[in-house]
Amino acid sequence: MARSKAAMPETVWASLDERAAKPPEGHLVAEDIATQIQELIIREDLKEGSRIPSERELAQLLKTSRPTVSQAIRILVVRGLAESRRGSGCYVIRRPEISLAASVDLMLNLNVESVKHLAELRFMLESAGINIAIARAGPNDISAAGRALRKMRQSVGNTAAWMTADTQFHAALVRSSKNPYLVSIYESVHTALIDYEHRGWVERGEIPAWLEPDGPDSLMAVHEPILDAFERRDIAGAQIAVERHHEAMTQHLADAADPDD
Amino acid sequence: MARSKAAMPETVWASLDERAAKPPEGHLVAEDIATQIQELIIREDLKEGSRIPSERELAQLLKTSRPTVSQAIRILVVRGLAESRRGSGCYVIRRPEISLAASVDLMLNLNVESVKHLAELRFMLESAGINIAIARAGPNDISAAGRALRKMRQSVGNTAAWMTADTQFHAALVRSSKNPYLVSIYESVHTALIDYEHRGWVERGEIPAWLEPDGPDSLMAVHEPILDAFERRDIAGAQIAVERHHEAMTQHLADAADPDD
DNA sequence: AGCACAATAGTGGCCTAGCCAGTCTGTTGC
DNA sequence: GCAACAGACTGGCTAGGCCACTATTGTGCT
Repeated sequence: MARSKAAMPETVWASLDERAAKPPEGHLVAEDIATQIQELIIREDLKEGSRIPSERELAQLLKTSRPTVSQAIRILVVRGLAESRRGSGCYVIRRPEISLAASVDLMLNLNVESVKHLAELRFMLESAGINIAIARAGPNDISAAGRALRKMRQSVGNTAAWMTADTQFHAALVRSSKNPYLVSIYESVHTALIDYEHRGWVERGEIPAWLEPDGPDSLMAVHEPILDAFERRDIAGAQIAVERHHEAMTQHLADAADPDD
Repeated sequence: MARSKAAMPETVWASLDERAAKPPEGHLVAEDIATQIQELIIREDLKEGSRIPSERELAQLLKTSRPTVSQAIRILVVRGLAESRRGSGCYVIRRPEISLAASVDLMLNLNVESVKHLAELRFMLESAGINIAIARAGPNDISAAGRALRKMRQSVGNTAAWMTADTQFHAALVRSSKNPYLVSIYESVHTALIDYEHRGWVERGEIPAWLEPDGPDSLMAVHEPILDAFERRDIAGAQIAVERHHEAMTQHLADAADPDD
């Protein structure tokens, strides 16, 4: 009992049990509870990292059963608002990006023939993003991008390392825009595309394009101009560089979908 | 029994119970089941609209308990892959956009002070999108946009009608790009913003900006040039028109956040 | 024959009760 | 002082059962 009381200011949770007053007219109780807790998280009555009372306590408090509370928490987990650790408890997090990334990934998998459209969206985001990024980037942003590109060069040949390095480089660029939505969506799109490529390779037992003879050179040749333009704060140059990158990637995707080399 | 058998080709579901072989090392059984069914949906072994076996049947088939299956289905519902109707059954749908829209909305609510960033993203999407839209729009796309704008003009004064008309107009433009990802994300962003504005009005008991004396005129003046440029397939003009629209909207948001008129 | 209508199975939502494998804490024994 | 342990507490899962709702099917009436 001591453990739970320490992390549970009664006042916050007292506001919940009014649910009893609302008969579930169309509402589902579990989802109702989920959105109520979500509201508390949004209002920051529940801060990040704080512990949600145990399922048993909540069930008693809300005058429902434990499975119902359990379902509510599962919903919050899927939405990226909670994280439950067996034996310990359930903790508040604020990572809606998790759900966002999952959605984008799902969309791609549900409609695989539309990879090109997703790549196109990535291009649009990167293209528009680097404009703002150049305008708002501080010294650390630029150095971070440089560091990521160096790491990329080093990890050519190692598929996993390259994937994360590539992601980090592009993420560093987009992050410089200081627009959290752009960053989240861009990263979701990017990793969905990379994962899709990766899955394709392992399924067909092929090797990534950049392990082919001239792979590394051509790949770096597509990325370095972006960093150059970014460092020089050359918007027009960056546009062109990003466009080149997009064309090269589209080519890769086309090759992957229709392998005839 | 007759009802369920009709909609249940045994072969598809037989592949699931291999789950028993995998001990849940870190995996959670409920999520495992969810992703397995998700896989079936992705592969279109389960087509849209088809009925998922009852929770009881699935539980028996997968050698688990009913609440576990229930949680799995709840997860699918949140992800926009299933829809369960009480008394009838659970049916497959393919609407990951639902989850995507929820994510965007959540992000905005978790970080309310960043409305401007979301508006900025909308601008980026619309700006880049209308480029492609002009290139790919067919006659129906253009007439659809025209119809939407007309509806918009008619519904000035009626908040709810205006909101949907506005959404439809912008959606019609973006839809012309034929890029499903752009469409989904744009719509999510747009409705999140509109809903945010709307919530603000009702909370503060204010009236929408377009009900003010010169509201309707100024609003339509911001939208009509977009349609004009779109109809003339004038890319440069569309860019400017979209930019004007964005500036006006940013102004509205600023007024809403800091009401001093 | 055709149609409104009640009986009936089947469904998802929810509840009670309880077991298990984790985890954390406070204490005990060295 | 500290390491090992014991117990309380946690979430994950199971079992079985009730309810409100829905769809079908069979019935009786027109």
